[in-house]
Amino acid sequence: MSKSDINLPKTAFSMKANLPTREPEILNYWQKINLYDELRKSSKGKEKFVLHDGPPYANGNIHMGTALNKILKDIIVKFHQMDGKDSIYVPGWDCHGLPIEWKIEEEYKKNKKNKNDVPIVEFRKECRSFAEKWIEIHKGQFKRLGVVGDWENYYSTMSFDAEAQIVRELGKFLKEGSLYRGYKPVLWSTVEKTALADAEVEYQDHKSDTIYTSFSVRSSKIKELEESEIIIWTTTPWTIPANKALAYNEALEYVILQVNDEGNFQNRKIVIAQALLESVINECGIKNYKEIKKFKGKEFKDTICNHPFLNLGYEIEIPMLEARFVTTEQGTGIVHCAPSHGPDDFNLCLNNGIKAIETVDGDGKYTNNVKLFEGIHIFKANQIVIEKLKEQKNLLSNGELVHSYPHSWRSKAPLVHRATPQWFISMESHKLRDKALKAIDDTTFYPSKGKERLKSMIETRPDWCVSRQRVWGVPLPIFVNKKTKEILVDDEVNENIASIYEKEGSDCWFSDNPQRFLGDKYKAQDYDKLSDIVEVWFDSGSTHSFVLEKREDLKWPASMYLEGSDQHRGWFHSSLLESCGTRGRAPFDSILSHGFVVDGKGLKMSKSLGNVIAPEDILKKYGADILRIWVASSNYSEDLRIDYSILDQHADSYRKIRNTFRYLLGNLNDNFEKIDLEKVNLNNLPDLEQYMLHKLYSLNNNFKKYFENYDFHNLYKELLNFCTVDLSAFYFDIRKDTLYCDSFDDPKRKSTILLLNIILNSLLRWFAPILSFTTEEIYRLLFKNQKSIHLENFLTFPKNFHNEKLNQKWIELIKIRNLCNVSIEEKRAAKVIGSSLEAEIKIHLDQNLESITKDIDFSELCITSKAEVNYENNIDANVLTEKAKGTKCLMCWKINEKGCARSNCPQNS
RNA sequence: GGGCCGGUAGCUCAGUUGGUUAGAGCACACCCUUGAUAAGGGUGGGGUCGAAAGUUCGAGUCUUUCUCGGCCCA
Repeated sequence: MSKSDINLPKTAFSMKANLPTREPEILNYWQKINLYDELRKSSKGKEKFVLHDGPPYANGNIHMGTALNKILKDIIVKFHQMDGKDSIYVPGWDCHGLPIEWKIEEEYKKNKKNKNDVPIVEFRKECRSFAEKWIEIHKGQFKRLGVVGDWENYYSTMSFDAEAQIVRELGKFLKEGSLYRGYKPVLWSTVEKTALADAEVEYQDHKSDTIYTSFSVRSSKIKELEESEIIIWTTTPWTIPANKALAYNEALEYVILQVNDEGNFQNRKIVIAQALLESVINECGIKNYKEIKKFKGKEFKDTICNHPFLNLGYEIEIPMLEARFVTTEQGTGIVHCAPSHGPDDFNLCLNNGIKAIETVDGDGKYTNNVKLFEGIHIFKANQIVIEKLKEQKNLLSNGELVHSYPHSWRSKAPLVHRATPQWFISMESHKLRDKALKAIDDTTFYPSKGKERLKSMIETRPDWCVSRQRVWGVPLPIFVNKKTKEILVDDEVNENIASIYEKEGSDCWFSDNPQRFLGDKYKAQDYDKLSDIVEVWFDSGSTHSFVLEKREDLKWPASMYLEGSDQHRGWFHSSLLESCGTRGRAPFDSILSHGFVVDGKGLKMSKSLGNVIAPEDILKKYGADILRIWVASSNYSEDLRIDYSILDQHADSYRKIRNTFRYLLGNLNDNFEKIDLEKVNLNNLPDLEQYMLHKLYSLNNNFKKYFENYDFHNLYKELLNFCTVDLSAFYFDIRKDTLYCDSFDDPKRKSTILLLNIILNSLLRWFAPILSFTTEEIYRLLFKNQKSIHLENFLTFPKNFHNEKLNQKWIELIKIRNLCNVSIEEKRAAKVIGSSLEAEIKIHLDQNLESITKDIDFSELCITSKAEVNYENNIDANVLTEKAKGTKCLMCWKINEKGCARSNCPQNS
């Protein structure tokens, strides 16, 4: 009797996965067989599922967030493909914009080159090749994750056809009239000399000069006010020269105080909000004062003040205006307004007929609209303003304050609000807001909370500023009549520009004669050609038009957009607006948003915390399939935690799954037989096999349910539990005896082999979208003549596999089995037995369990040498374990007094 | 500073409309096995459900406050 006499598992599938080296080989294989093309061929004509890729910015190595995003996309695309659809994924890149410009400028600085000496077209070429370089790098990194897509024919926002289509899209807004020129304060960087998008702004602590300054009252309905001075507090003294109004809140209480302290303000009367009295007298060091009068804010109406620089030529009237934004959180309860330097100021003044003018130029220097300060840089003006206020005896107090303040994300320089001519798409003029809100209602969100999030943003957002004063982007295709200042709106011109771009890209806008774009209809000398470019969110918001609509293989709208939850304000948002404005509906049927990758403690990853994990490190240490398990097993609707201990745990799960496959392959000796599930004759199968088929059927139902809701972490958990609980610790363990010891033609063994084939085939497909590499490794081992697991579809299980009555029966049997295990364990702990085969069990059951247990061999179920069942009335089930009597069969290791009961046992022959 | 979302065993996650003693897998401990062996089986310990207060006969679940974290906005 030797090991060769029994059928031990044998397979070429090693437990040593070696994913970091094996996966690249599989990638080469996919390349060799042209997997993407094969997928398209195999699913030609089927219903399409199009997950439209949100383009990452072509700059810098990918991080965990990007890896998560791409893997999640790939998992979903693969699920739909195996679900019988033509599931197409075309990756894309966002290429224009400031970060790349900045990189090129940095290189210039390094090489002591002046950007202004370089022609725009040449500069843009460098930007383009920079983006191209990163696209190639990204491509390799994304492929390595196992992401299957049309990598050869990716899209980019800088391709000529994209640039042309962006012009056409803008043309639609221009024609409609919702694209207009406005004059608004925007957040402006004097360093980069550009307006910044919301996404480009960072809030950081900043030390500001603060002043309390006085505006003497020129005229008022309140007599006492006429002899008083309004006190305001500001953290931007440099905006005082641009001040045009004061704002108060009509609901607040105000007081007039007479200051008695010695100094500039002795015997002067000042006005502040009652609620801020204490903080103002503290901060301004006022010791002796007298309250003259209290009054409601609404009595300020029609009060006119003087500018603190009245005697320096600032003779303008400063009206007091009512504004709700005035609060008693800080300051004096009266706010100074410079319409060119704050959105609130701008709106309040606009509503009261005070226009913003250009007070500061792009470099941050005062223009000639500002007396005394022309040519001075605003960041150097605070001290001058303070000096002048002191000189005019209008400075009550000054100091410094550290507070959260907007900065450029790139240069880290503080930003200012500056009124500039900008181009906007109106949210109201053509009901864009209403259309977008309707479109949100028509969209399915995963998770559902995304709907409210996007909705509340659309409800409150201001008009969309689409212009930028930079060079690396699509030029705004706009001509303005020099005389009438009217915008040229002509489809022919727009299409002319677009078709030129289609052939040669948009660089020519900056170099060619404008007449080329205008055609014969208009004279170039009559028009100003804009030099602004389109903000990049409009680029990426238009991808649906130049990718989904233009490509034959895709469809519009997309089945799904899938991005991080920050994109509610980013790409989801801009795509929605662009599409609603031009096509009246969203470019997607559904949106899936995922949370952010955080460290094991839930903290965000940052260099300073030292908790950053790069995808590259994970691939080197574990392999992509482990990372893919991490994605599948995490709940993406919240933040996703990752650290090495979490990955270790998933690596353990992977080994469990891998071992499950290894056991299946081993017992099948790597010979897979495809089973026609419809033809399985259940009546010929033992009870246990029928039960396992039921388990497969119901698992598949859950699988479909989870997949429909993109609930992958529950789906994965269920698959993993199936491997550990139902297979390894149950079915496989029980059937070892048959597999190892029975002859090949034994019906029970044949039934087991049938099941192993079915289980293997099922697991392979269920896991394929997640474990893309490992399932392919197995597939290639089994099917030398077939190409890829990813070309397969999920199995359909016949309804007759479902057997709820049998299921209930086995739930009871497993309960009894658990009781037996506890009893066996007692004897093991007492050192009476070791292996369960050394035991014989006596099971006492209630009479009413007889019907379901009478045909069950509990020695087989509990892997003991002998089992006896007795029935009594009204008893709790209990089990007695004893050491089995007899001799151990050398083949099956069962202990029996009368020798082995197995007919094929060599001891019986 | 404001809005939104979240906090259940060491980890990943379940936990229906409030209703027995809060579950699973992994990890851990101990034992068995050495014929799944860079494996396998069994048993077991482990939770003030972020904190406090409230509503209720009863709260992981509802309310409020606080706290920690994340995203967005200022």
